[in-house]
Amino acid sequence: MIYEPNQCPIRFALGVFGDRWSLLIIRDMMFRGSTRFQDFLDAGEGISTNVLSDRLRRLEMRRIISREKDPANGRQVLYRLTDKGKDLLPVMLAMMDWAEKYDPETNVSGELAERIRTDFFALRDEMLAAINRSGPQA
Amino acid sequence: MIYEPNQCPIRFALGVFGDRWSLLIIRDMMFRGSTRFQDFLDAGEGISTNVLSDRLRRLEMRRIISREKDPANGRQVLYRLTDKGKDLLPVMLAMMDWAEKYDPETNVSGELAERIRTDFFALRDEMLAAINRSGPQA
DNA sequence: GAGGGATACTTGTCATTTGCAAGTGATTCC
DNA sequence: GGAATCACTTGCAAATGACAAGTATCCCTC
Repeated sequence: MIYEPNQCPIRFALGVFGDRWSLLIIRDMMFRGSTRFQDFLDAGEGISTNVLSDRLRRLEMRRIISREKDPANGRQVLYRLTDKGKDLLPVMLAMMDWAEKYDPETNVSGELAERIRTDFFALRDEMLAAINRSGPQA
Repeated sequence: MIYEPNQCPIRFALGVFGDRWSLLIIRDMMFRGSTRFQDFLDAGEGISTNVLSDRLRRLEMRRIISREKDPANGRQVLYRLTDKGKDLLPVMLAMMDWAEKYDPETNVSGELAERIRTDFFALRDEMLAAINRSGPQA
């Protein structure tokens, strides 16, 4: 069981996403536009289906993501970030900044980081649309 | 085992502190001035000694904290944030901002948050010194 | 409208990790 | 010299996670 929050804001935050997988799921939704169960499995992190199912349920309960059936295809379920989930962007950016400074493998260009910072979600949707126009994703 | 990082900055960051306890330890060092093994046990989170020992070792290996024997008391070990650890402050602040917005229990005053943001570590040391002058901590 | 495939799960089993309690070794205090 | 303090380690039971397989629902083709 992931522990419950209380008084401390850090503990509250960790109660929502302080485990191995939740932030990776949020990252996939935020930066890759993932919306489907299979998208998260394909992200290459090696999450197992039972844990993914549990984390999606938990994140939905905490109102970080929403869950709805795809009206265009009843087999598929669409997971999306709520505003509460999108508001985790500054946390992500702070982590990215930190990793950029200390991880030799990480290299987020300053220009990209700046563009992300200024108008991220519009930019992401624009990028995804461009990718989708030029062919299906890997 | 906490998984190893690679290309993605978020995964790198989670490889360092993406578990239930590490950020709480860092919080204690950052905001409460905790330096000793016993301080972390007394923080009231319920971490067990074997896990605390493991996390301190891991954080030291990742250069988030330093470990040294207290020259004034050979029984005690002093854990301190390195610069790499102190640089996690923006991540903490982002999490606190988010919790302040969404956790009904959390209430970080805007003024305090502002002061934290402007010159946090000097302020913290000043506060701790004042507390220590007026008597031992709880 | 039956059959097959896709998608999102659930279930079962076993390995790993954590929680709890007790114990150990070094150091200091009296 | 003996007791207390501190930072751990060890052993065992319980919870959690990984892996593989199975199921339910929906769509699509024939």
